[in-house]
Amino acid sequence: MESAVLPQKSQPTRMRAETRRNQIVAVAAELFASRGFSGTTTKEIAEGAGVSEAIIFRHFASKDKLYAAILDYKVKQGSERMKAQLEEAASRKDDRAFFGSLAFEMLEFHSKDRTFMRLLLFSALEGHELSDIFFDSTARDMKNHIRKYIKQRTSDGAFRSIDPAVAARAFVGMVLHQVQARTIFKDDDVKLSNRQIADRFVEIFLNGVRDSEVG
Amino acid sequence: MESAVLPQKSQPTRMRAETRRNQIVAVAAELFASRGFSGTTTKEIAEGAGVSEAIIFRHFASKDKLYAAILDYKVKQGSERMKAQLEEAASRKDDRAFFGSLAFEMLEFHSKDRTFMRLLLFSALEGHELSDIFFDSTARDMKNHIRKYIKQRTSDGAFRSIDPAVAARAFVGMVLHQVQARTIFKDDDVKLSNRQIADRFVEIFLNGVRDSEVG
DNA sequence: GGTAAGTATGTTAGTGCTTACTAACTTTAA
DNA sequence: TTAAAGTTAGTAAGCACTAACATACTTACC
Repeated sequence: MESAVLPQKSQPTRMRAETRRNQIVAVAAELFASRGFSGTTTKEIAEGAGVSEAIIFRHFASKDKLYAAILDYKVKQGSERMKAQLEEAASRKDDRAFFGSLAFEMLEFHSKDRTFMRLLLFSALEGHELSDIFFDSTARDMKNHIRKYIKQRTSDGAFRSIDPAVAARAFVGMVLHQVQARTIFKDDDVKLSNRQIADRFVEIFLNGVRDSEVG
Repeated sequence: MESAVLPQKSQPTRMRAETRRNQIVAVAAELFASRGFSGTTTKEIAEGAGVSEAIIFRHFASKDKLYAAILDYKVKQGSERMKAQLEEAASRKDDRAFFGSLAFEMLEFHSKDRTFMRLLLFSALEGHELSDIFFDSTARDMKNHIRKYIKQRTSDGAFRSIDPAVAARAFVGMVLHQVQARTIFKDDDVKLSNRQIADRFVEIFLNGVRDSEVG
């Protein structure tokens, strides 16, 4: 009789190792992204995943290894996405479509996954050993690709003769600063859609870079 | 005899309260900038200042109050500097000098004080209550000022009719991304001087924004 | 197809260490 | 002499991590 009245203690959901592992990674990624590595406790992660702390350490040898697994996952996710973006952009025929697609895809990606930029910044600031790889996977390929494109268009005579590294940084800077303003600084006073913002950045950039004599 | 041979235990330097307070702020600012709030211990701060931990808590009621004092100091420092930059820029007669001076001064400021950007980012990521004020003091005035300038030049007919908020973000983004690449991501492959970088950004931006029909 | 053995997945209750912070005392300088 | 500026030696709470045990699922065998 009594047991029927007592609040049913919901049994802990028993998961297969791989499923649990993935769940822990997902929960921990959220927490690390919002509080950083040293600001997140293994107890919080365990609570978030609905298991005891000991389970965390059955799946990951240490808190640091768990963090590394997350960065590793994000690196893969990021560089895949990046590759797809670059291919998509390269398939475009004109400058406007090339840069427009790049800017738009970056804005969309970070709109959908707000943890990415936070993890990237936290890991760089906190000096994690994987942070360089993280940054490289996100930025280096894109940077090199853009530079190459700019070089090509410069030798075509379409762009002014400008330092490709500086131009690439200028373009990426516009976009990433917009991402950070929204993701990190909650500064949302540019009310346009990602498509519109991308278009306007591209317009400024292309006019700025194209070969046309302006006083 | 013995005491003459023993290593002279350098007496702890006795400072006036205000001097010590400032020294602690300076030491702690470095540490918070490099490891974040939760990554820095009061023990480390005490060691850095060459005093016992108890001294920290004589000057600051809590670790949090110490952090707040640092952010407060940086906010003042930042907005003073910002004001000076804006005045300097406003005194310039032409667009190139206006934007050039802004970009150059920002690059120079962050070259001299690498802790500023790190503290700004850490406080925003870790969600400190003063972080909004910190961001505002750095960005809002500048943003509004730039927008106003762009609006003016647009109604002069010198600039294309473009959203001032987007244009301001584009310009600031170029500069701040360059700052972050150096300060946070150790990506130093743009080898130019701050003056040169500023000039090139301004060239891209002004060409991008000026009223000239380009296909 | 039922069941016992074995294994995978979970919990509890700790460990020693570090943390922010404090009380009680000592030294220096005006 | 007295107040300011320092120290030492703690405190309770929180940290990452672990050993020892409990429970559920899978498989092997009759």
